[in-house]
Amino acid sequence: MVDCPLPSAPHEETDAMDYKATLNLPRTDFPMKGDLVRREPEIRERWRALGLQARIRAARKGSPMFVFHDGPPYANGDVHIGTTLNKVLKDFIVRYRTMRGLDAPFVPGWDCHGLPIEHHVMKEAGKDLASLSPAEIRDRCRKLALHWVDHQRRQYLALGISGEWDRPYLTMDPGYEDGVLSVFGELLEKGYITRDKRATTWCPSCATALAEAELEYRDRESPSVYVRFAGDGPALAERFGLPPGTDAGILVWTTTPWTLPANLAVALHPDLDYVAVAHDSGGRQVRTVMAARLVEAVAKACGFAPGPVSAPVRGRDLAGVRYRPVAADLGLPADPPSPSCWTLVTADYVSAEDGTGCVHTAPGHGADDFRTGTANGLPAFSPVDDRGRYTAEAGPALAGKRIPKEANPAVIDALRASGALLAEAAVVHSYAHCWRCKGPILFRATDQWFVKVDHDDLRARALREVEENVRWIPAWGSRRIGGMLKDRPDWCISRQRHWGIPIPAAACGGCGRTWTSRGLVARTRAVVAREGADAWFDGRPAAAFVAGEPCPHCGSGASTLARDIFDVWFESGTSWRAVVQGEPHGLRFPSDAVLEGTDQHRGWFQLSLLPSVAVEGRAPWRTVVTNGFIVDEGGDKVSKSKGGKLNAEESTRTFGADVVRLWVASVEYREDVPASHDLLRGHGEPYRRLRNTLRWILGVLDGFDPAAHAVPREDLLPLDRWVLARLRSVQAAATAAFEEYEFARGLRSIFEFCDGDLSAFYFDVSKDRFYCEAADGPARRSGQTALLAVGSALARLLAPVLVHTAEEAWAFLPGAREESVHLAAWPAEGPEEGDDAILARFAALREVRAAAAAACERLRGAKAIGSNLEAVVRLRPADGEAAALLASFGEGELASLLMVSAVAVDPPGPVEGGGRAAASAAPSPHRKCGRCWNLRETTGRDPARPDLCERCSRVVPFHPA
RNA sequence: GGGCCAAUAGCUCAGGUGGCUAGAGCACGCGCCUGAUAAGCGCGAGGUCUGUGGUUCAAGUCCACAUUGGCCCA
Repeated sequence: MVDCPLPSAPHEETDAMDYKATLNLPRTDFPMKGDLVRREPEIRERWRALGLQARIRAARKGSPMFVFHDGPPYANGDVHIGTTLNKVLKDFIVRYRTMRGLDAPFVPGWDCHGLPIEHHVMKEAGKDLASLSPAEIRDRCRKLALHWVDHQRRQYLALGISGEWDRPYLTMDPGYEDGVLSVFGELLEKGYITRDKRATTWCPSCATALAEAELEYRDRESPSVYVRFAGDGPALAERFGLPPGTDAGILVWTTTPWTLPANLAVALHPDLDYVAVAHDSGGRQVRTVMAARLVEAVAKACGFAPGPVSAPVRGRDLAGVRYRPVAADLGLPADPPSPSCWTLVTADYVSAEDGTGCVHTAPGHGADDFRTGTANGLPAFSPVDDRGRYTAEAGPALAGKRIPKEANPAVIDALRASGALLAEAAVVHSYAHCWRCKGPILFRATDQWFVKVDHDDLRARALREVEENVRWIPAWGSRRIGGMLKDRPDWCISRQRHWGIPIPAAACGGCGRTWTSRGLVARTRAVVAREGADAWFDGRPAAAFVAGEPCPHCGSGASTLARDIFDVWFESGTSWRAVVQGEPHGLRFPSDAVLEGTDQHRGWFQLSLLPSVAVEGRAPWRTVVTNGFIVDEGGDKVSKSKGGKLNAEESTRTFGADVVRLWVASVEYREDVPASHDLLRGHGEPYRRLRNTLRWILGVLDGFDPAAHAVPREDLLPLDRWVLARLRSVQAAATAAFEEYEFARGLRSIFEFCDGDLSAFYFDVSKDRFYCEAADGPARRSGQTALLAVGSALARLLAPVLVHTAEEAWAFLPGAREESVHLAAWPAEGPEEGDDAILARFAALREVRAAAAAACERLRGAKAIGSNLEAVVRLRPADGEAAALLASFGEGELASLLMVSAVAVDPPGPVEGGGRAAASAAPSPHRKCGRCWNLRETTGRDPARPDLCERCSRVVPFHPA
């Protein structure tokens, strides 16, 4: 390739700089660069100074309410990306409804009680723990909770979340605590509350019962054992048609050998076939019962050669047969815990998938076992103490041994010695662990307080609410929570900790039983409402609460305060009472909407629903929206070590809150949401896009005073009428989407309007008149009138998402308006009559424009032109309709709309490849106007201004340059 | 193992009730403009719509199964 000298420019531009001063170029102080990290705090400071939140509420006073109720996050740690997602989505809802004219208060809350904080305090106390009174522990917990509340509040504010941040609700506030107690009292009166000994999940390390929501399932290695129980008497052998003297036994398999001392039954499936297999055991020929289809697998696992196999017998036909427990082998007392124990029973959950088909059953150590025990009149025998050690009930050989570390080997060794152990092997299986200390939990029968889920048909009524009276978004939430409700057990609401709300109950000094009563609840409420729940723990005489009320069981007047506190789920599950119905916040029950992660179908949603239906007879909310979980870019679960880095503070400080919020608004939050540093950063680009769109509008509106310059609607140019019609359709789409909580859809229509309609078309085409026409000319004023409407609407449409940027732009719009965009009304105006025709006309035009641009592109590829302005375009409409369309604009207007030098329209003819019109382009023969840079036929027509086109020579003399 | 859900370009998302060569934005490549300029405009490349069956004249769209992933539970 040879360098050749460029031909001299065909059109002189020596005066170009002179003319630039005669143009009306965009001018604004709205900066191109967001500089969000610096500017956002300034904007929020302005809101604070303005008292914006109070102003908004005042402006909506008396309007219909929209009650969005915040589910309380735990007051611990940083605000993570998942919490960010959730809280920003809530803010979209609140801000949108507010702009729609509703009074939509947002009272943020925090879950302050509970194990994580108490755990932290106790760990920090270390050696001093023993010397701390409950009151002192609680005091430290309260301070820690407040610390986190402040910490998180700062982070939420930095995200631009609006709300009553000066008066949030804390579950440790006396008023809230009283609300919780009031629900308990009503449940008690209606008969839902019971105290019972049941198998509950228990953390031996934390020494407390755990809610199901407090369990985590992880893989764990356990010793699995095959244990043979000998038949008690000849009954077992007889059922299988074996001689009475036969040594017949039954084989179980378990991964929790430590529960064997508490064995009270062996469960069989009623419809499964069982056989007695002959085999050698320690040199003796014995018969052992197991599921027929598992014989081979069991024989292999236990290492015996199966001999003759008996005829099969149904599980149901074996029920009632007695066996000898391994209790004696383990040194347990000889007295059975119950006369009916140690028999074969049936249960539906027994499977023949693994094990032996015969299930070791310890009602004190398992949920299924407990149910089976109840059905067969067996007690919840559980010789294990709070700390996970065998009690004396487990016999002298085992008493004091720790579960499972010491207990399993001790049990296994004893069974091996007695010959009952047929095999042992380590297995890895999923097992429940404590969410807090991460240690394995155990099932243990303890006395606990329960909410009876089937009392007064509560379960069915709750299900009916779920299905009929609550809207679920997404809709499958109804199925999900319904399925969970159908088979949930009674709700254990008591915990053996310090940091929480006391269950108003007393321990009788006479009979030792724990009791409660209406009076006790009422007196407790009176004290707690005034002084807070600390009063229960500050060592004052029990009489302050019990007031001498006699024990309902034995009549003793000497009761002390019981020490159980409420499950934290019971606290947060009654927020509809403490907050929504509570006086100080002025809300309205039921709330209109809540929005939490999908895990709350089991958590907060379910545990709010149950007490609400029980006490109020209805669900506590009308609409439940759920967001999915944060996953990484590959769609995998975010590991705590990696994803933990992405927190609210860092992302707002790195990208700015509005970019983070834009990310939230663009994801499909109902499914799992991929998040990463790169994904957040990627939203900086569309942010700048929106920002520049606003900036150009503001720049072009420079000097525009709507009161003096606005053009009446009927005088607007067609293009300006089009952009307003488009705006109305975007408003309708965005409104419909926000109404349905589909923020991504709404934002997309707004974005595509800015990008595809404004920036790529309307702005581009309009530049000529905005820059070059007379400043006060009708074409420019028409456009400015339209642009002010567009800019004002855009700022408001973006306000729920880009809370800072919309505010910034709002301040630069000319004319009088509300002091803050957040005080303004949402632009909900939809299409008007005639809009369809206008939109269709311009849609057709833009098809022609695309064809013309493509023709120019070919010309540019051949280096014949640079800008499209240097081309003349020849159009051939495909048919009469297209010809009429083009004629309706006229060739001059078409040149402007297609942004080319000139347009010539041929008679209709065939168009290759379809389309409305065929386009061909050629270099323009016209001279370039030194001012507007168009290549027009009229350039130089005015002898006084030989370098200008006709329009510019007309405009310049009058321009105040 | 059970319940609920999801899967469309490298990434984020569109594709009401099945119907023309599956669309945007970002990122990427090329070009234009230099009067939105750490901007703007145009063009292009990129997808076996997770897979396998099935229903249908027609399936990204409906059904079944599988795979992968998520939440919840055992």
